[in-house]
Amino acid sequence: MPSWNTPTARRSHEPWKSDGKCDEVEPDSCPAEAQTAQALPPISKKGPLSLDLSGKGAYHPPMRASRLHIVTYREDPADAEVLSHRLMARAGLIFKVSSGLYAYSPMLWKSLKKAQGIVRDELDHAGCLEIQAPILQDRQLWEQSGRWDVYEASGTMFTSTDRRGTTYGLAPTAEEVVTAYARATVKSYKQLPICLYQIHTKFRDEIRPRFGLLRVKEFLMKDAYSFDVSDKALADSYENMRLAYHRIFRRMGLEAFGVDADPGDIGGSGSMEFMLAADSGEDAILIEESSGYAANVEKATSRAAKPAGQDEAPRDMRVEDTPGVRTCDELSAFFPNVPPARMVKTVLFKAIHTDHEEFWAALIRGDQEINEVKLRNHTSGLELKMLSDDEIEAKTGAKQGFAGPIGLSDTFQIVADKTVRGMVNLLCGLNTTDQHALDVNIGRDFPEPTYADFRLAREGEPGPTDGDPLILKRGIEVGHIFQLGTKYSAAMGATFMAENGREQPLVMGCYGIGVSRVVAAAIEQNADEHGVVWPVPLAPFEVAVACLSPKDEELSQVAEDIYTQLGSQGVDVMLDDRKLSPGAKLKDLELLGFPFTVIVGRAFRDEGKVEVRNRREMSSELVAPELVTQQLTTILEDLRVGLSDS
RNA sequence: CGGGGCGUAGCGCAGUCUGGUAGCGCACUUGACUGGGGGUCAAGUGGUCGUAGGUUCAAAUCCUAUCGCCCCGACCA
Repeated sequence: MPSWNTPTARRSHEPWKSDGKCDEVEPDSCPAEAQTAQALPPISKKGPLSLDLSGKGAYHPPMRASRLHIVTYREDPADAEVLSHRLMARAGLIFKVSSGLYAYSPMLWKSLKKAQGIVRDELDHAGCLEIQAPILQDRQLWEQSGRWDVYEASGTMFTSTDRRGTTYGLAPTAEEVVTAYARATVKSYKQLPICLYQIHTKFRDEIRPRFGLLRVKEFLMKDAYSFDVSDKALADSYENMRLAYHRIFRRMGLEAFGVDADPGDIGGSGSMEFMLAADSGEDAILIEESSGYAANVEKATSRAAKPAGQDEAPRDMRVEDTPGVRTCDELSAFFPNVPPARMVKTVLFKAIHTDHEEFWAALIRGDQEINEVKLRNHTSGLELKMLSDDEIEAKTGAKQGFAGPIGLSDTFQIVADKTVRGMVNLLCGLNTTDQHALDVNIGRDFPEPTYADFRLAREGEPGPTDGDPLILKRGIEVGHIFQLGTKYSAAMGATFMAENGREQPLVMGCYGIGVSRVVAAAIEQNADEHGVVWPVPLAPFEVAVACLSPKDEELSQVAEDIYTQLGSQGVDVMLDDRKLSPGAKLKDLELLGFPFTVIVGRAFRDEGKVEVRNRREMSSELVAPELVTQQLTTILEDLRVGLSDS
């Protein structure tokens, strides 16, 4: 008997096929002796979801496709727009329960557990400690940090009330809870640094859930919180986590890149997003290749070209009738010798704060656009809303399209983008319907405003570092790390006794990874016209062994043996024993996207060989059955991307 | 929140305008054949047509309300 055919000691992984005495009887009526320890399979030293993905000694229970509840569809679902959504639905990986709410199939959950395993392993190696916090968090806790109002204003948080009237939020993230835990338990600098994390369900009331698992109301997220003695120590923790993130994504077999980002509702001083490049990505990223600068457009800066004519001597201001001329383009057509770069746009906003509203007039050069995220940060409002036409008329006395810094009522706070500084003889509105002013000069015709950067950086503009043109890419945000500082600890009174004997607020960082989103994004990035192409580390199974003639006992036995061999060598393998026609089975396996498929069929009958297929390359080669296991374990070794010590 | 579209079998759809026995493809079940690209033949299972009310001799179809799902938009002067 060839060595590959040697029966391996099999554990009873498949109780429904057990040889035990209980086979034909109800479990309850099973004789007592059959339930003793001897009747049970030995306990594995490593669990089925071992963190050791090196392949050495890893143990995965063998699995038969006929028992895995694989349900695939030939047609795309009607509501799927993007690739990952279509494929996940067709492969039966997700089941939509309601808008933005999905159940994960056994196969997908297996992938998600692998993703969690990688996250967990890397964070544990990075010195973090896993915890589990409640999802239901009471309102008072969130009021302590001041974020209840923020999330209420943006409508992001689901809320609920218990029978006694206490209001709760369903956690969109868990800074408050973990900070409260640290407040109660961290008393001394001797306990620091510490980083706590959990992998748990998060809730966000998305305005518009879409793209399958990419934007949903309920999802799986890893969130971590670091506590340090100082900003300097925080920087170390942050850097430690940044490196861990790169290792995590690399180990998942994904190419993620970090970009400067706006911290948004989380707050804090610095933040970086981790992106997976994808055309369907909802985030736009500007990249300056020479310097490695990369930033979310919400945050990105660039060098704006200086318009001509800034050295002119100021001329006298004049007012012209401009009936019905509202936009910069229309003005430019009306005054052919005044390009938009010589105009100042005045955009009127309302900044919503916790207890009041402020009116803001934002001035920006006519050829530029406002970045509302930057502007909102400048106003420190919870939300920024453009004024409606009616509001504009009520506040300025002129119809929409004629607002300007001249004679603007003092109910507005005026801020100008830096591009406005130094402009000479500019054109702008003067809050009179059907009129604009020319040769306006700052400081003379209207008061010198304060300046800030709230200009939208655009593709092709010179980058901030080297001045090389910015390139636009789209990406899916899969991770985000923040240097929070003392925002939460100070607000919530989470302090510790420092080495100098003084009480100080904990210095915090927080770090998220959208685990379910990563897996969906992985499919978005790894798929072709045939279906999913799983990266090995996230694949529900690394190898599928398929016999194309399930009725042929000899072929079936060959497949069974290869499957057993692979399993005994720590390969995560599935035996496709389904009674499907060859074509249907092959198509199905391609849709499901296992990295490798071993096909036992014609080639074995003809020349005693089996076919080893590479899903990504869509290539195949004939291999002698006794060599399959060695060959695949070698290839997989390379593809199970490096470990935490790398 | 504004606009548009759609709810008919597990999935994808027709039927609605013009009221009159609820259909097609896929999937599923049984049998036979077939066995390397979603194979063939035969026989089947499965739907109170989203829900509620109304009009009518009669409603998937017309009217009203309501719920759900999808898409687009939410103003750059």
